[in-house]
Amino acid sequence: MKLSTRGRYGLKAMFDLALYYGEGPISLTNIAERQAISVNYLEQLISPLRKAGLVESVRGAQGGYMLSRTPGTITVGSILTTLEGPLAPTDCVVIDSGDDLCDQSGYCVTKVIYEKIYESITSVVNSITLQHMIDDYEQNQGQMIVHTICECK
Amino acid sequence: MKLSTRGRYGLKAMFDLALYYGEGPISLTNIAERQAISVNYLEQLISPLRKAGLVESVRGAQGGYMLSRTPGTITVGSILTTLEGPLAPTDCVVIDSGDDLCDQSGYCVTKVIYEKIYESITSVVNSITLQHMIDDYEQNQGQMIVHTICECK
DNA sequence: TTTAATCCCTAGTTGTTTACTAAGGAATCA
DNA sequence: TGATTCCTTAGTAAACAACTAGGGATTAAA
Repeated sequence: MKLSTRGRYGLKAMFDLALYYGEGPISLTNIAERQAISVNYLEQLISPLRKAGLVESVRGAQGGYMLSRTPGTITVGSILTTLEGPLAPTDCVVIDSGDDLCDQSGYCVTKVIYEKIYESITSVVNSITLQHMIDDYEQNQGQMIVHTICECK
Repeated sequence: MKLSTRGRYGLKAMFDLALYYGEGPISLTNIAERQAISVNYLEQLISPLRKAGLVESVRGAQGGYMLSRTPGTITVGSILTTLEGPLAPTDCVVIDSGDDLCDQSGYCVTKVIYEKIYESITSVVNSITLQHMIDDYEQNQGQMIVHTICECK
């Protein structure tokens, strides 16, 4: 039930971009240095985020990435699901998954539990935006640790 | 963010035991057949559940396993955490984990999010007991699928 | 117009984890 | 005594995670 580095790094990167929102494109090299992530790996994470329409890119020298919308309209849920897939404890609770998972026609005592878990996770991550994180960050900057965000595992 | 077969099979097995609560020891062979799990694998799952005090065993012929308490006092959370470890999206939110995860002394914008996810999952699974599952099962027996529980993936 | 910076894409690699299978010992009932 | 059952450990094949590597496309600046 752990998030992988894809989701964790991706969230860090998106928060980094949110801090520089409105200041033009930010290069991956910059983000990678600040957040202590390999540039090559970060490229693989930003790609789906761009395809999902969460960030926009500017190619060439002095290029980089920027949020495609205001931080207040980008949820943590949209970032995490883009990189991790649905935040569901099982595949069977995900609507658009293939039919070969289990017999979906009947009632299942365990499935209702997994659905409740899924709903509660979704509800939390969809209610938090990058703007919330920025507000949180600015309020607590005094006790902030060294990096922008710690290497949360 | 998926549960592994350990948690899913373990929950199925515990629900099976709950259905036979008060009827003496149930052999793993029985459970394995009903729930379509390999006996050898199931043995590896029941072992930690026994060590956690959730089930009791009777050795020898006509032996088996039974819940150590009433189904109403055994939560889904206790079963899943026994088999999967803490249901946390990251290690850093787990209190008793080693100190080498990240600098725990400072404030972290992402950690607070992971803590909220952790709390919401914990809250759901700790509020559901095996008795709830039995009640649910008996209420919906009409639309029940073939097996006791479907092969939820 | 060249160069450097940057995005963009794909393939390969290494280590870990998952999901088992297999096998044999210990206890107990018939 | 033998069948049945719990109990434990070791091994293994496949999938996955977390990268590394390399090269092509695009563009600003020198």
